Parts: sequence; structure tokens; C-alpha cells
Amino acid sequence: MPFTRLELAVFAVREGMLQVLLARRAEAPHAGRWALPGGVLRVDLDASLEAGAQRVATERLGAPLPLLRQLCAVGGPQRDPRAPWALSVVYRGLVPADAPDFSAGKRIEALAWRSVDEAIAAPLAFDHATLVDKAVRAMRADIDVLDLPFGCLPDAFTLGELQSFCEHMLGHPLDKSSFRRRLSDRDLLVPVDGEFRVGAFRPAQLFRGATVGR
Amino acid sequence: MPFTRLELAVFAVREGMLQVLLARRAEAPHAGRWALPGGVLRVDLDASLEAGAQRVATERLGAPLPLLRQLCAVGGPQRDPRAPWALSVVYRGLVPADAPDFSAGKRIEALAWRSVDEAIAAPLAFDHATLVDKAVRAMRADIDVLDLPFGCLPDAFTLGELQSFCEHMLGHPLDKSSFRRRLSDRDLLVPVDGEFRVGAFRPAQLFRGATVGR
DNA sequence: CCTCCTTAGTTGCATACAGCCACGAACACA
DNA sequence: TGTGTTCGTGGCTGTATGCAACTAAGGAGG
Repeated sequence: MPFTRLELAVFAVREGMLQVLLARRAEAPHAGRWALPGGVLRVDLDASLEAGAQRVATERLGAPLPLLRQLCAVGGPQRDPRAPWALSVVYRGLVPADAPDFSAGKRIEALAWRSVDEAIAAPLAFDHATLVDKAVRAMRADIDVLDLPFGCLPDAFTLGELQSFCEHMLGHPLDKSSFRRRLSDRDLLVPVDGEFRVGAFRPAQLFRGATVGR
Repeated sequence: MPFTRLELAVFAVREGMLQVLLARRAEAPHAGRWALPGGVLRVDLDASLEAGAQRVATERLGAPLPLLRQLCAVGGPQRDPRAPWALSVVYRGLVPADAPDFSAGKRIEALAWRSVDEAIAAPLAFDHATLVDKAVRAMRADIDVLDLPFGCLPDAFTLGELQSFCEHMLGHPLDKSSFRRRLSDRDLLVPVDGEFRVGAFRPAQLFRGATVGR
């Protein structure tokens, strides 16, 4: 019976790029190294794997996470020196850029956002760099097919803001006309009638996700 | 620390339809009911989750499986009455129609192929009907984008045979012209020069997967 | 030998969709 | 009143796919 952990790959679009939340480990192994936040599955507390991931998020980061999706399970004898065999179920999450900061919980020295490119290239603890890479690919595949994370966007947003968000998620620019047509063909958004974002330039229609809030 | 199992959703195109391999349980709980074959993870034997899935396949079915892919992990307190909390990592596999029959191993009364529609509708043990459904969707998504399981096709095959295989996997007919063009555009196949399937009608060129055997 | 049947393989056409480019509209600001 | 910027739309093109028709190649049977 291996020791079962839940790992969290939490992302946000911050500072104009896709970033991942890393935790500096307070204890051995890999003390002082950066890793994905995670914790052990508690069969006495967790009603499911996803519920366990939410509990771990609350304990380690100070808040539950919207939009958690299971990424994969990994296991093997070499993954974690603390145990002869380590099994982890990995979840990916996405949070709004303007979310309140997370607070470092038990066994975490510090929390920091780091760009995903750096995180994948960096020598993260355990096999976490691979996990970040896999999570980024999965999230980008979602965006590619316009499976959009409305839960981590503002209640109402302009098409320009949404496009910019997707571009930061994907790491490359999108065509405005094409992007709008694809959204419109799929009936993903509903306009918030009469509501506009006003500012320095031409006002922009506000939208919200068609499946959100009803 | 929950009790960790590996479940196998093994499929084949047989009798002109997509079928899944089910095992009739010899022991409680759900003795006599049909379920996916599976077994417990053995940290003393398994070098990884996938290796464990192969060991379970060997023990329960009498042979390892080509083309195993991880489907998901599921866990919760209500999944298995034997344990207060049950965690399963589920793998999906695909085997050739002409593969030798599997032999029922430990704690399995009998093995049987059943059409996926029946399996999903039937009252399988545990939550296995939902797992079959999920696995079928994942496999069909692979076929839809022409991620073809060459390992479970004959060494060489005609385009007609390949199309028929895909149609049975998907459960609906495909257009011949379009199917061939999509294959050709992607350089997925290489013709076996000078080799033809001869029979009652016009001979057909034989192909093999472009990535197989080199 | 000729016809018919079936499968193999190709071709042309219509459509859907996305990328690319450009243009007009609306606002703030100088 | 002009200028700069973003918003929003429309046209054109190329690609990919679905649909349908056609020819080619073999066997079976008269």
C-alpha cells in the first residue's frame, strides 16, 4: 500500500504571462527546493480525490480552488525518497489574476508564482517539472478548442480582454476576427445588454459565459 | 493510506462491434457480477503504475497488453465495501481481434467479451460502467483524430480493412474518400510495395503504420 | 467471350472553417 | 477639428472535409 499524495498545479495569467504557483519546501527531502504544493490523501477526511485536492489546497494555500481537473496519476519507487513507493494524483487548477494571495501553509517556507517556461526548465523537486509541462499542455489544449475557464475570468469581460487572456494562456497571438467568429459560432458567450467597458477609447460590449450564473 | 487498485478496460473489435473484456467475480463483494478485471498495486513488484497494470494483466488475463494508456484515477469511501476508502488507477487497452483468448486468473470465475453498449447499460460491479463509458469516449477521441492503434492491427492491412476497423471503433460509418485523404495528408501509412491482398475482387494495396517496425 | 457483381481507388464539387488583411466606427485627448 | 487607439465587422484565401460520381480490376456465371 503506497503512500498516496495529491499534487496541485495551480496556474494564473499574471504579469502578462502564464505562471504556476510553486512552494519552497521547508523539510527534507529537497528542503529549500521549489515544488508543486501537495499533501497526503486523508481517507478519514476526503470524500473523493477531488475533495482531497481541495482540502490540500485549503491547508497549504489557504483557499480552495475553482476549476480543478484531474491531470494524471504517477507512481514508482524512485519518486520520493521518503517512501519506498510513491503514488501521486495530480490536479491542475486555474485562478484569476486578481485573486487574493495564497498563504503558505504547513511545511511550506514560501509560495511564489513563476513563469511556466522557467518552471519547466528549472530543477524542480521530484518529477514536478514534467508534471508542470503536462499540465500546461492540457490547459492549452482546452483553450485551443475554446473550452474556456469562465470561473477564473471576471464576471463580465470584453472580447478584447478574453482574447488577451487566451493569448497569454497559449503563449502566442490570436487573430481577432477569427477568435470572435469561433466564439460566436459556438454560442459560448452572452452579451450583457447595455453594459460597456468605457475608458480611453471606444467602449466595448461586456459579455459573460453562457453557462455561468444560471 | 487507501488500498490502491489497478483496473483494466480492455477492448477489441470483435463480431463487427467494439467489445470490452469483463470478468465475473469469484468473491464478495459483488460475487457473480461482471466487472473490469483488476488487482491491487504491489509496491514490492511494480516499478511504475503502468508496469503494475501489465502485471495485473498477466496475472488475471494470462498475457500482457499492448497499447495501455492511463485513463484516470478514481477514489472515494463508497467505491468498494471491502475497504473504507478505495483508490483505483484505471488503464485502457486495445487488443487485436485475432489475439489468443485470455485465461481467467485468480479470483475470476470467467472472462467474457461484451459489446460496450451492453456493458455501459448493464449493472456492472462497483463504478465500472462509468469507467467503461469514459474509456470508450477516450478511445473514440483517439480514432477521430487518426491516432491509430497500429499495435492491434495486423502487420499489413488494406485501407478497406483499416476503415472498417475504425468504423467499428467509432460505431458509425466513415466516408471512404475522405478517410483515405486524411490518412494520406498525415503520412501515417507506408505502402508495402508490390504486396496486395488478393481475393474475390480487385486486389488491394497493403500498408503498414509509418511508425511501426522501424 | 461477354455480362454482371463487388470491391479498390480516384476525381470533382460544395461547404465549413480558420487565418489574414483591411476598413469603418467610436471615443478621448490635444 | 484632427489624431491616435481600440472596437467591431466584412471580404478574400487556403485548407480540410463531406458527398457523390466515376473508372479499374478481379471473379463468377452464362
